[in-house]
Amino acid sequence: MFLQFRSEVIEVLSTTLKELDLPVNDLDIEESIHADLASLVAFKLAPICKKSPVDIARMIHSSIKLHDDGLIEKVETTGPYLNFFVTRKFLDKTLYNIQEQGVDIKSLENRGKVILEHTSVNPNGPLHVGHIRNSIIGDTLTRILKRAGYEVESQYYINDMGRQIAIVSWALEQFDFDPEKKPDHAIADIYIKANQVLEQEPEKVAYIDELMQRIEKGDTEIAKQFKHGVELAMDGIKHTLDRMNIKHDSFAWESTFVRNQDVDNTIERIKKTGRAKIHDGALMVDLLDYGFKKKLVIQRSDGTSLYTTRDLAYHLWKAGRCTWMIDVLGADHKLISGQLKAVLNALGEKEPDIVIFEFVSLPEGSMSTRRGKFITTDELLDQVEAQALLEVEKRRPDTTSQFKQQVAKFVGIGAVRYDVIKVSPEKSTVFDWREALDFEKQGAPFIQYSHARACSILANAKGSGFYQINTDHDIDVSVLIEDTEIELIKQLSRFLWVIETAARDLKPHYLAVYARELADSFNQFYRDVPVLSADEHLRGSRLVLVDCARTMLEVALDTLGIYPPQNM
RNA sequence: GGGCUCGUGGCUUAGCCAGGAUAUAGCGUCGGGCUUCUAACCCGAAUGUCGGGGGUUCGAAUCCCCCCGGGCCCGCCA
Repeated sequence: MFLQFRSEVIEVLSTTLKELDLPVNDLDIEESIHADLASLVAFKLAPICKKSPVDIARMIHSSIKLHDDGLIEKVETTGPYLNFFVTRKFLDKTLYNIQEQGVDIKSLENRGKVILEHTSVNPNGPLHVGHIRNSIIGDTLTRILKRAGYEVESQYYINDMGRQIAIVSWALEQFDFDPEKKPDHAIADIYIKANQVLEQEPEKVAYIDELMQRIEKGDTEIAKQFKHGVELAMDGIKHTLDRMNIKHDSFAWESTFVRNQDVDNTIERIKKTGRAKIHDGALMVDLLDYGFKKKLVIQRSDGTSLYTTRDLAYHLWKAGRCTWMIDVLGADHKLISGQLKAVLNALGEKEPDIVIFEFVSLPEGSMSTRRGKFITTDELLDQVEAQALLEVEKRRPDTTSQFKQQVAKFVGIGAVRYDVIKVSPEKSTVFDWREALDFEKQGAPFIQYSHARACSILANAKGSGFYQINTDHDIDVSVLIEDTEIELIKQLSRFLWVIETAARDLKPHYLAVYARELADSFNQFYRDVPVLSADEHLRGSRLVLVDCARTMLEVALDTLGIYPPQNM
């Protein structure tokens, strides 16, 4: 409902400015603690009108005409600020809409098809705690964009033919693969060993080069070997993602683009732009006019393609299948993804939006699969779930062990997802066990708990026959006038606005902040206002509010990929 | 050496792109609240040269320049 209120403010203000013969290009509307929406337009108009912002605000204020049955109750000026306030109708309609739409709440429909690529970790080992930032940002964005009305296909681009995979394939020949272990962990074991050997005996690198040439030429025997290793790792990776409630809609195999000639065709297309020239035997693209001082290599001197070339072919393929491409990539891809975009632009093709996240490192330094320096996501989830189990035992000692384990699982995974998504991706972080296992801070469990509390009230109400969920739509909610009630309703109204801005800016952490604020508002309401013991006319309306808050908490948690429990 | 990015109370962090009303919140610390719908909760207090210095502006955490510190990257790895 906040979106509609905002539109009305924009409409009313623009009309007024036009009548006053003032420019309307920047209304400078923002959320404020002093109002439901504020406009700072008077500051912007001051140099144009040659008047003080305070006078301009007063002038606008006296000319504004509000709609009779609208969403704006009143406009006030405080110095240069124009403060807008919502009507009772706004509050009532907010609750009504949530009751009507329930958990299917969405901004719009049919906004186009998005292919969102995320995770795409090399299948040479398990997901480590650096990778989950990619997976969680990607999955949360997928969920946000769906809420915003896009059709979203989440995609994992599987590197099944690079140097790393050649090493995995060789390692499978040379060393014992432990079938008792989770396959991605077992692959990492031999991959690390292989890298140690290659470092000590560099003459063996020639064999890796040979493997890469043979796979590029379409050697089916080698392809089978590569695929075997990749599938082992991918099975493990998928299992870990599944634990975190992350599922990709599709998987694109890198080698496809070599086999079906897309890579060759891409190289030919680039050559036609006149940008590609041979230097030192390799084919390089000149992107100086795009601000890249160094040339981009797209074909090795031995004729084989590179990651970048195959990635270009992949993006050209994706471009034909969607209206919006989004890639979630680590900060190490910043330069290369800029070059990728430049080449696509030079070819006159659609470019992806790239969401870059900074690295997660360990206290002793950066993580590396090759060197075996990493903490796996599986280990993190195991530890967090174990810690969560201790917390449940402390807080709910009288429950069954099955209940405790179930709660520990969704609390643990929720905590991990929330901790990762709440911080802006551009912040580099150092992984800290103490921090990861801390359940005191206000994170996912806090929000889940609010949801469980709301469920509990509704369950009690149902048990006493006070309230039938989804049937009591004719209750008068205009009697909800307590501060914490109004605050909560306003918070509920903001959800789609948050979804819109998070989708527009590709900033999933906006939603994390919102979910916490929503839970906060609910908890304050819970403390201040009795529901079940209230007078009958109030009890019904408050139950509607609790039901709406519960719905919105569920929707917010679901959009964050976190389980909304009825009980914990 | 060059490029990108981050630096906000003891710790973690929002706001920065689109400059404006007392700089956001959490953890920790201190004090208070369960005969009341789940206390994984709520209320209150203390804690800030917004890395440093210049500049632009009526106004800078936010824009520009320089410096310091961390991270990432810099043609045939991905």
